[in-house]
Amino acid sequence: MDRLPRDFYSQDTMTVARALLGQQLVRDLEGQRVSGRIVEVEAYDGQQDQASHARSGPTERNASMFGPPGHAYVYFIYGVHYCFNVVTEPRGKGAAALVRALEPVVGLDEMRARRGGRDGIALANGPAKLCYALGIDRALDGTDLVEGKALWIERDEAVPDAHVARGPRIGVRGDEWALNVQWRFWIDGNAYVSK
DNA sequence: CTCTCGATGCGCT
DNA sequence: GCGCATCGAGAGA
Repeated sequence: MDRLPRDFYSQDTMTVARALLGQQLVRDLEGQRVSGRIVEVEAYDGQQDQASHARSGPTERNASMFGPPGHAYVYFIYGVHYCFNVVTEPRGKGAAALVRALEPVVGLDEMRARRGGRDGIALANGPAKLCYALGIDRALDGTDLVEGKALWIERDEAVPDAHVARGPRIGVRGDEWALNVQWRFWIDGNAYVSK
């Protein structure tokens, strides 16, 4: 399958978030493919978005958010977990889409091993869970998803509008607008969406 | 089933 | 020092 090109990621963040549904996130682990279809995504729209890590401008932690589109932004949270985003829009915007859940496709044994023997929907139905399943950590922050060899996204089956649901983002803080805006997208009825 | 809480690094105020 | 774009274990119903 073909990788999503740079132009895909440079579109506005909501368009990218919506269009990522159904596409396949692929990790190369020492030559072994581990991948899953993206079933849930959230949009974080730059410095004006009070729920975004970009709200206070560029810092050491969020630097890759302000870099060119089509790269990974991986952050460490609660002293325990990693979460994976794709950087969107032109350099300097500070926008990204958080991948929140995957439907495992290839490398199920590897995912089970990395998830401590957990299986089925528990493998990757949350933003930190999918990072454990695919072996994503801060070493992959800033990785190029278009040209890189460790992590990329392939075009898979498109999801029709009729199967896309949307709602407020999960677990965020911020002003009323940030709390209420419907920037979480998921595949309606898909069992692998986070709880 | 639902609810609460501990883990625990580190950027930001 | 505070609080975080989370997860999973444990308690109670």
